[in-house]
Amino acid sequence: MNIGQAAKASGVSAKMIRHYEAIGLIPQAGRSFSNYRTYNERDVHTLRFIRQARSLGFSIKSIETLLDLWRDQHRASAEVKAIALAHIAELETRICELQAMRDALRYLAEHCQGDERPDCPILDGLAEAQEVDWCQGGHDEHCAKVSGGLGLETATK
Amino acid sequence: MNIGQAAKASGVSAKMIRHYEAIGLIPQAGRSFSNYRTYNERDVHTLRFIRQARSLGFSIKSIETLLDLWRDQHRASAEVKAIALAHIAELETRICELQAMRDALRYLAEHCQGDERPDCPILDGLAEAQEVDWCQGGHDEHCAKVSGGLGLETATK
DNA sequence: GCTTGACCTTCCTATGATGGGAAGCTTGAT
DNA sequence: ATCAAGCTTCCCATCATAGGAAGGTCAAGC
Repeated sequence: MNIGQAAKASGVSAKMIRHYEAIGLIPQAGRSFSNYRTYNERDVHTLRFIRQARSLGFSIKSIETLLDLWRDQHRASAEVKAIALAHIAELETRICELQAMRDALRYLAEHCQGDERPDCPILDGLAEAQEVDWCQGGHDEHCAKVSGGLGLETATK
Repeated sequence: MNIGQAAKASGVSAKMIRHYEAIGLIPQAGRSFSNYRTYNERDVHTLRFIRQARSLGFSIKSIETLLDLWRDQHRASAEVKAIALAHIAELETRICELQAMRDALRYLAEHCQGDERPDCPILDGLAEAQEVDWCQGGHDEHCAKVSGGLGLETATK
């Protein structure tokens, strides 16, 4: 199987397959006598694994570890679970950060008329953030600590 | 005021101030006779505006526009609001993507014993995604369409 | 005056994952 | 033989940020 077929079969672009090989995430592919990379079903299986992990937001670094564990018949599932839980925690953090941004911005937008006049609480908010009291508190269990670290000096009065 | 003081006063690193100047986001700073960049309170104000906007996740491109509007006494607030609303929508999209990842991963992790044995639904899920039925439906108003595009062929049976 | 340390300058490099494209070789079909 | 599609390598771009090297400048203390 050539790289194009492997790409189609795995859902990973040929470009990325070469890249994963270059950075050592996957072993160097075999070569045909005309120097084309060759792949088999196992390789495609690995590539699908990588694609799935990427689609769940795992970094290449984490995927390297997951691949090792995947190939190790004697791994402890606890190791895998720990990686997964750590990644879930990271996702939570990023979600909360984005939610805090969204909420702060929504708060500003709600107070903006959005007409032809120049008065604009959004611009004022960006300019004078220190004196505005944004989002009146976290909206989610996980997010309390995150929203404070936004660079918005929340004067939660 | 030198760049270091401007950095401290604005919360934008000296490195980034130079960068913003290089890409034309802010005008070229004046220079002292010894070729040091000099800043005044207005410049610091602008830098704070930029920092605030970045902390809300606006791209440099958007901030360029926002800065122009900020400086334009005759802008229509509708223009600003449109940019803000578009950005809120982007944030929503990214939030939903991350939530979909988290939920799929949480689903896998819940079924993993996490002990010393090698059986691992997480690895199995990554390897055999096509045949697993992940997260049994969206959990949020906005997210219905997003979770499908995750690369997880959800067999919502 | 001279040294020292903190600050400034420019220029180069890296990050992480991905895509675009050029120049040239191979393959397979007409 | 020719042509298109596919492969090869190599270089560059993204986006916002940070690190570092090599060298100039400034202020304080001796």
